[in-house]
Amino acid sequence: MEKGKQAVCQTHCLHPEKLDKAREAMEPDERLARLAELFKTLGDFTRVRILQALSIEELCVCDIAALLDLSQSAVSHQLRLLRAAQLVRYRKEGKIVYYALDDDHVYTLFTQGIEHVKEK
Amino acid sequence: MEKGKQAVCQTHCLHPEKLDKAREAMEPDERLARLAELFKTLGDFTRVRILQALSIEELCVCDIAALLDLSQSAVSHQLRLLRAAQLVRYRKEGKIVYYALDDDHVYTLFTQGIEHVKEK
DNA sequence: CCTACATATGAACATATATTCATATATTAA
DNA sequence: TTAATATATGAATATATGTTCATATGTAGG
Repeated sequence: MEKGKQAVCQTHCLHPEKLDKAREAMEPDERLARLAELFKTLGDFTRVRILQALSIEELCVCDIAALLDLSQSAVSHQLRLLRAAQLVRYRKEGKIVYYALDDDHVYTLFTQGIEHVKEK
Repeated sequence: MEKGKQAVCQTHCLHPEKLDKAREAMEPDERLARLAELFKTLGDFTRVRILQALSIEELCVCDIAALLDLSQSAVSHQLRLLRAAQLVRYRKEGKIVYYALDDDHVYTLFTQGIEHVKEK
């Protein structure tokens, strides 16, 4: 994505002052990259349903699979991604593993999204 | 994803009361699907950068391409997705098209995400 | 030890998606 | 009209990603 990029507009439409201002105020790329990763993790139907379920109640892997009609494997794989994104935490009780939302911040972000969707 | 799904756990680990409670409180699938789409649209580095830029200032397509060092085509394609998700709006002034965040709700969702990322 | 069971994970496959390239559309000016 | 320019878009390609299948890991009980 760094080479083929042809000549963008001539000059007429460019607004140097705006660009300067924007350049200054931009968040660092590294932070934006992590933000994109966070949203990407949230951006899947299966994962959204899992998070919704966990926002109601702590559940074990089997509960989630049964509730959402998914295979145990599929759920496990998705939980791994959610764990990596620090969106869920877990505790083990014998062979059973219970998952829950990691913190209220996740809940807030999630419900904020719900509100947005409801309004459209 | 509806057939191979093997036998989930036997019964020992299932929590019927929890499942009932969760089933009742779950948002409708259609809403969760739209939420996933929303997050998916937000979940891309290029689009996140575009939104960040627009959260600072209204910009034309050329401005965005120059600011983020992207081809005009790539920017246009992404703006199409952002438009479809109602995350940005635009106004035309001659041949120049200016884009801006669609509303404060988007801004809130976006900054909320930034906060989350900053804290980790 | 061995068996059963809950969960995790690697590989393969099928699908989705982001960018590039080429080209189309729309607007202004001559 | 024709030329120039800003933006949009279709097709192709390369990469990413979600699910399945098979299997591994970890834990409890006999």
